[in-house]
Parts: sequence; structure tokens; C-alpha cells
Amino acid sequence: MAELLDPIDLQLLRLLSENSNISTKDLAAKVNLSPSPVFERLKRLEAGGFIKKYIAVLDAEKLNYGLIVFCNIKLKQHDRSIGSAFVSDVMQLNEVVECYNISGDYDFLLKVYAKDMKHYQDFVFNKLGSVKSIGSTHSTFVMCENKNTHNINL
Amino acid sequence: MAELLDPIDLQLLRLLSENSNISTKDLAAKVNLSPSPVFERLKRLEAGGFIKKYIAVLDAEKLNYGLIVFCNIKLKQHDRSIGSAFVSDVMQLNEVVECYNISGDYDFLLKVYAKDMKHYQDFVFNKLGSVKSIGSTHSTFVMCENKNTHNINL
DNA sequence: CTTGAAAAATGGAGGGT
DNA sequence: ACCCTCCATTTTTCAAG
Repeated sequence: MAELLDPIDLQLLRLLSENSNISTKDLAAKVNLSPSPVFERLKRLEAGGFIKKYIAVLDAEKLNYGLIVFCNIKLKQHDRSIGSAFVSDVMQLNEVVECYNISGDYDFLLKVYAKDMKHYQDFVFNKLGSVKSIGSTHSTFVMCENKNTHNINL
Repeated sequence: MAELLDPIDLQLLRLLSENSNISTKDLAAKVNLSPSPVFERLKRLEAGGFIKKYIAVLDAEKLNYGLIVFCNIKLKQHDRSIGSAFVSDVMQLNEVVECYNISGDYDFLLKVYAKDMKHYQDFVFNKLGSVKSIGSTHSTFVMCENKNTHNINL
């Protein structure tokens, strides 16, 4: 189970985290190998869980989801059942793209994608509003997204 | 230039944002079309910028980047040149995977991936520490990542 | 890891509704 | 304008060495 990644594996991961549509052949050329060993490495990296999935990154703004909000949430109480009830409620909301249990003044941080302010208001009042475990919320609005990569520093 | 997306385009985007390794053939079966028109739609969606890129999503924890921190940053001054100097400095730091200009008490929110607390400490003192435009910082640590999708609510 | 070959997908031509 | 059915080309996938 002690799986080791050599520098070539790391380079493959780096390349794929920037562009996964590259062919095995081109990938092979970049790491100075033939396609076959690269193919085997990819399968190992996928099977080992180092690569979770392959996805298309969409342009939210072009798709009329131009508003990003970080929504901090404080629970009413802090026992395990309240916390897991909150998480399963929030998982259902498809405006919520990310959810973190955090340290500090608030308990959870949500990253929310909304069409506009009106949509976000509706989300807060009608969707979050019906989640009983929530005590209070605090919204931080994104004015500009300056950087958004998925590149881990390998 | 007024590009319109029909329900089939939206479904293709939805499917690809969950799994982009699906073949055009399988994609075609899911939307009840033959591969050719699906292929043409994909090229249109890519050329139109609706699909920004295709990437592999890695498991940060497996790759020894188990610590996620949201780092709030206040600038010393709020003129344009200080702000853009900060952004270009922060873009270089590969621990920073996301950077947002935000409303509220702080000016910027960074999402940082670190190996561990020691690495994060080093990042704050040595890397952020040398960015002159920074006034103060406030770190919020992620205890648990409950949800992380890239699915826009289409 | 290399070679090499079968299976599958991509990308496009040409025709139909 | 949009879709379909082929078909050549390329890529993926997996043997055997």
C-alpha cells in the first residue's frame, strides 16, 4: 500500500491537472517515454486514487452564474448530530459548490455560485432559511476572481 | 455573437463537468443523438468559451497536501497600483490555488494548499512576509472538506 | 520499458429531413 | 439548420518479449 511516485509520475500529474485532453502520445513525448509506459502509469495513478476524476471546467460567467459568494455559517449548537444534519442539508443545494468545516468564529464556509444578487437573496432566505440547524450567517462577496487553478505544488 | 444554448447543450455541459473522460459515443447515447452532432456541439462549446479547459482533479491529501487554509488579507493602502502589485506577487506563489478580491473587512481571500502546519507557517512568514503591499492577515483553517464539486446549477 | 497489433474513438465528407 | 450514416485516420489499450 506504500505507493511511491517518481518524478515522472509527478510531472504527469502536473501536466494533467492543467490539461487532461492531451493524448497519451503527446504526454509521452513531454516526459520522454513511449505511450505504453505512460498509459500504464496513468492507470496506476487513477487506480491508486491520486487522480480522482477528469472534468470540464466551465465558464460560470458565460453561463449566467456571475456571482460568487463565500457564506460563513454559525450553527445553533455544536453537537455531532446538528453538524451532520447541516452537512447533509447543504449537500443538496446545488448553488453550494464547496463546503468546509472551519476553525474560527464561524463553523462552516460555503462557496456559492449565484446568477445575481436577487438569486443569492432568494438562496439565503428560501434555501438556507429552511435549514434549521443554522444560527447565523455572514456573506462575503467576490468582486473579482484573480486566480483559480487546481495545480497542487508537486 | 448572440450564442444560445439549448437544453441538450446544457446537459452536455452538466455531464462533462462531472466526467470529461466520457467518449463522444457514450455522451451521444445519453442525449439521444448520434456522435457527429454531439462532436460538433462540443467544438462549438469549446470555441465559444463555455468550456474553459479539461483537467484532472487530484487528491491533494494523497499527494501530501493535506492542509487547506483560507487566508484573508488586508492591504496597507487601497490604490490601484498597490492592488495590482499584490495580485501579481501572489499569482507567483504556487501554494495559492485561488485568489479573490472581496467585500468586507478584508481585501483579498486566498485559498492555500500546504503540506502541514509547519509548511503553512513557512508560507506566511517567508512568502507572504515578503509581499510588501500586505497590511495584515487572518487565517481560517479547514478541518474537513465536506463538499467540493464544480457543477454549476445549469 | 519496447514493439506491435487489435479495438475503439475521433474527425470529417456527403446526403437526408 | 440540424441531424444521420458511413469511413479514413488516429488513439487507446493490451498483449508478448
